[in-house]
Amino acid sequence: MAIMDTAAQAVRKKGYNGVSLDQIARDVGIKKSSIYYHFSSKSELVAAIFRRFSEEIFAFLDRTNRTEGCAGDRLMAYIVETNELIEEGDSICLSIALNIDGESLDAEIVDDLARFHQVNIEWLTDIFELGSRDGSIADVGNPAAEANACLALVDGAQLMARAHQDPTLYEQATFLLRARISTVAQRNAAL
Amino acid sequence: MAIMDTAAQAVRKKGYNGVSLDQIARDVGIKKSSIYYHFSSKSELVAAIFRRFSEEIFAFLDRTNRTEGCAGDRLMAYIVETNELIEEGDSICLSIALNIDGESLDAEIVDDLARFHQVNIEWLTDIFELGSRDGSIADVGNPAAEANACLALVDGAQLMARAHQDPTLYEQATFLLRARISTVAQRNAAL
DNA sequence: GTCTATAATCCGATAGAC
DNA sequence: GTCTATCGGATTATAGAC
Repeated sequence: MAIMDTAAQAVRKKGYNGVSLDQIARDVGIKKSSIYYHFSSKSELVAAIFRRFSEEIFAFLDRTNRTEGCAGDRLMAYIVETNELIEEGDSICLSIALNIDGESLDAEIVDDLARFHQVNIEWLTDIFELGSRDGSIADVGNPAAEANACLALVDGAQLMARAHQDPTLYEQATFLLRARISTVAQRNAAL
Repeated sequence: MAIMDTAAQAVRKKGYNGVSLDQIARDVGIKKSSIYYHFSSKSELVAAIFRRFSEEIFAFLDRTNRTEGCAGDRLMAYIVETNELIEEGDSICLSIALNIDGESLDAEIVDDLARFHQVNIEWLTDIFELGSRDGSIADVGNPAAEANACLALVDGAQLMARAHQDPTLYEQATFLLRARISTVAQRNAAL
């Protein structure tokens, strides 16, 4: 849907309080009042785009667990997916953008944000637990601590990329984490 | 100065666009128009508080280089200092808050933000370089990559703490990094 | 589903008295 | 240095025609 797509991109670039319904409408090519036919308020529009974003990521996590066999491949897929949320270095993950404007948001969105965070942490904890057992991630410490550090790292890496409008900073910031992963391709080459 | 203190706290909690001069004035106990006696515009007020913040951090970096002998102790001081920027889990480093609202800011502040980031990266690069030589930081990879990852980690750790209004998440996210540091106390104990 | 028109509010900023 | 009063603009949201 055009309104949600445009709104999502705008929020990621300028934050909740930095976007106006009028600007979104102009970008879509309709009038501001038309948005109210689809969404009852600005806050509900943003809640809707975050729910959609959440569901996409949750689906990605499930899909990755099915298609990628070892923990290293799953974690690498996660890092790549997160990287693709950056566009030209000036965009950023929805959950980060909304995190900053948290005090302006409805309680519903705040709850969704917390749940999104929690699901990611649990998924990553499982990944590091598995990675410790199957040996596809090197030097695994406490899995829960690894999960917290990993999510902090990829979120922070997006801030780095944005601070200098340079997407390669994401790759630099995650380089050492990726270096701990032995992918299937590498393991096959070692045989 | 009361205006700057109040404004800084508000921006860190709600972002640039989430803050109004009227609310700041009310928190200080004066009228909105009185702010204009001290600052010519909202953007100049925010520029001033970020300059002050920058100078405080730069002074901290210099001071730490003088008072802390080894790289591990310096890095630990940096992690602790960053942690103290969080209050009850709902505040956040000024540079992160302003990063999100970047598109609404004057060019002057954007430049200051980039410079702040650059100085931190260079300081951290030196720390990891030294840590690799003096042995006070374990498993140091490429110093520049370590610096990027470290800054991303501490910034991301602040987002983690904020997402759940829980300051201990900062400590969890930085646990593995701190575990790589051997402090003077630990080294003395090992003698 | 989209439009015009408008209400109601908030915000940044200025003028001028004290 | 702080105040009252106000302007001008932007923003969320609603009413009602097509």
